[in-house]
Amino acid sequence: MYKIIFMGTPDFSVSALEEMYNNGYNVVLAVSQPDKPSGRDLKIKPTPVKQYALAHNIEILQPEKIKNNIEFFNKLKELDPDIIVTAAYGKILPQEILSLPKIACLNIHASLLPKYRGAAPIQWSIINGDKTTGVTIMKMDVGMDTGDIILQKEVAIEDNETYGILYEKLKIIGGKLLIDVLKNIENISPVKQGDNYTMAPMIEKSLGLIDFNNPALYIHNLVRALNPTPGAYFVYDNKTYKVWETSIIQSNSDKKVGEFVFSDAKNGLQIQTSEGILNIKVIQATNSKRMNILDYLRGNKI
RNA sequence: CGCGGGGUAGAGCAGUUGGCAGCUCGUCGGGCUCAUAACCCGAAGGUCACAAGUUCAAGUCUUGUUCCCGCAA
Repeated sequence: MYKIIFMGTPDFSVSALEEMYNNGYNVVLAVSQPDKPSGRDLKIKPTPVKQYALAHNIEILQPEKIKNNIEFFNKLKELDPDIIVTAAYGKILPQEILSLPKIACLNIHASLLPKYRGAAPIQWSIINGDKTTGVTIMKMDVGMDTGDIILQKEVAIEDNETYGILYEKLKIIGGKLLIDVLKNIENISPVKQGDNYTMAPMIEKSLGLIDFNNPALYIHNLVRALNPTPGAYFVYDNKTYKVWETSIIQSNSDKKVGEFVFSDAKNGLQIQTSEGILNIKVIQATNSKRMNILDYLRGNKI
């Protein structure tokens, strides 16, 4: 039975850990990011991986840094792992750790590598309007998602699918794919990635600022890529409005770009873009909850 | 104790200096119409988040509790 060390942080990672646990793999240690204050009262909350580990009696470590951390390294070495599995851990592993396991160091990545290397592959695939994406299990190396590919699975992106929905789908597929790989780990020969790579850098909050000089389709994709977090938004009359759901009207109006075609409780809120009209379906004003645009306009004006 | 906004009819909101609980939409009944999501008439629907306090009088002022939300991280 392999001795496996798992590294991950959000609930995307938990899915992989859970699959291994449920399939009887011997996870000897889980590693997660340190708990940080978060939420409204800046309370310290354990990471999802930590919560799962605690609930299933898996030892958990949360080193602040892992590079040049002798104590941490010795601990890993002492466990003498056969395999290290990482999934959305949030830290880059140094070579000394990568070369520690006897069999391999695996990573689950939510794209069809070499497309979308980096932190936010799911969001970028939606922003770019891709029809498909997928999950890759790769053998890690020191680069950012540059390791050799072991197994991939393609997944369709539905027209109005949000980041949140797609994330849940890929999370489950990632866990199952990992098990497929582990079953045959010693007979698999990884394949080098092609040169034709693209990057998926971290999503900055400011990326969500909607520019109506873009086509309605682009804005629609941006909105669903940033739903449920961090959200796309526009500023009107010095007030910020988050936009959670939109649709596209192919025709154009006689309004200028960025002007409202409609803003009333009968027609909703429609805004002229450089190409087509953007129909806002679900909106959220500051300090308000998210609501259907017709409901919102019944008691508020934009 | 990181900063801030909020809870009033099914939904969204207004409510002034403390003085009869309101608006738009929806719902129900009736009318008009070839017809309608349109228009006209009418009706139902409230523990004003919860608790205590101040007051002749609290949706409104004070304190506590609770739930929701924005920012920040």
